[in-house]
Parts: sequence; structure tokens; C-alpha cells
Amino acid sequence: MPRLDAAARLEQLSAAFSALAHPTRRQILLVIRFRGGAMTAGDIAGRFHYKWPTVSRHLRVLETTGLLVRERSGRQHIYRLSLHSLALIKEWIRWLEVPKKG
Amino acid sequence: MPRLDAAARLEQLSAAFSALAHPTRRQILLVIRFRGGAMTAGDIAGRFHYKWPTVSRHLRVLETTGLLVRERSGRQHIYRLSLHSLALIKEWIRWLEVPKKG
DNA sequence: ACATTACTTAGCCATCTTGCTAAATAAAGC
DNA sequence: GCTTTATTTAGCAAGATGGCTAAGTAATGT
Repeated sequence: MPRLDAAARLEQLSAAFSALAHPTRRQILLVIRFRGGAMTAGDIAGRFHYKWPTVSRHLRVLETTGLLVRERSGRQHIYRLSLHSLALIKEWIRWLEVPKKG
Repeated sequence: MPRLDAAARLEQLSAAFSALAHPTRRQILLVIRFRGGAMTAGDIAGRFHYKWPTVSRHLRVLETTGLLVRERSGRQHIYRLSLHSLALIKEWIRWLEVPKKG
């Protein structure tokens, strides 16, 4: 996890909020979470009523925002949670909430 | 603040994430925050390089998601922060983060 | 009453998003 | 090497989003 400059952090914050704005993507993260933090693309796709390419694209969005990490194992692709960018969201929320001078 | 059933809470969570996905809307909230939590539409619009109707629409989005509350005072519209729905986001994030059985 | 101020609402247009199906890739099995 | 399995990538179409300008509304000032 490379150290990010301010602009990159803003980018990542925006990407994280956008990624989480879609119910299916939030659900994907929860599904992986409650299956231990890692799942294959096929297992994930199997839990949704969308066609596989649709889920695949959601996975790609989550991967490019850094919320998932992909790892290859033979012909399967294993997606693993990577929740660092959630810290950015929490930090942003704290900025909103702190009492004025905090 | 009315008690919400599960479906309504999901709706609100989704709306909150979507609202916060746009940088300008996040900036609007921060601007209001650092001006004490309430501002008129005009003062808010004046801080952005977008045309007034564009900002007005962002304000409406934030209002309908419950992140802002509008109050009228003469011919001005005062927008005030209302951060209850942030609690939903924080709660959702905790669901992702808790260690398995938490 | 009429003009001005402080906004919102309506409607257009370009771009982005998200579903789909069809085609490509890449590893494993025969 | 050819097929099957696991998955992505490409490309299309419908709908959502976010800029804009123009028009509407509602309170205040003259």
C-alpha cells in the first residue's frame, strides 16, 4: 500500500464513495465478508441474479477502487477484501462531524 | 426523525452513498460545516464556479437524502446540516469490518 | 402595482452507468 | 492439439447524471 499524496487520496475517496453507491457492489463486499474475506469470481457471481459479465464488471470496479484485490489460482480468480480505502471515508465523515475547531 | 423500517433504511443508505459520490456535494457539506453548520443557498452557490441552478440541484439532492434540511427565512433559503444518515454509513462499514462473528 | 432580489423548476444535451449478449483469453483435462 | 471450464473484455442500448440556459415563483423595496 503506497503512500498517497493529497490528490490521489481525494481520487480514492471519490472512487470509494462511487463504488459503494451501487447496492450490488455493497452486497458483493458483504457476501465476501461473510464468506471469510475471499471468494472466487464464480462463487460471487453465483450469489446474484445478474449475468456473469455484469457481476464481473462490478468486481472490476471494486478492484480498481482498491476495495478488492484479485489473485489468480489456476483458472479461477480469487477476490479478497481490501478495506484500506474505508479509512478515507471514515476520516472524511469525521471532518464533517467534528465540532468546529476539532 | 421518524423510526425507519429495514427497507427505508436501505434506501436511505443507498441515497447517502450516492449523494456523497459527487465531489461537489461533498464540498458543499464541508463548506456549510466550516461556516457553522448553516448557510443560505446564495452563499453556498457563491463558493462554487458552477451556475446557480446547478448548485441548487445539488442542494436538492442533499436535501432529499436528508443530509441537509431547508428552512425559509424571507426570500432566502437556509440549508442546515443534518447528519443522521451518516450513522447508517458508519454502521454499514462496521458490518464489513467486524471480525466474522462480531 | 412594478421592479428587484433570491432563489427554484423545467427542459436540453453530452456523458456516464449498468444491464445485456457475443467474442476473446487462459488454464486444465482428455 | 482440441474441448471444456472459468473468467474477462468488447460493444450495444436504455436510463441516470450533471452541466447549461431560460422561465417561473415568492418575498421585499419603491
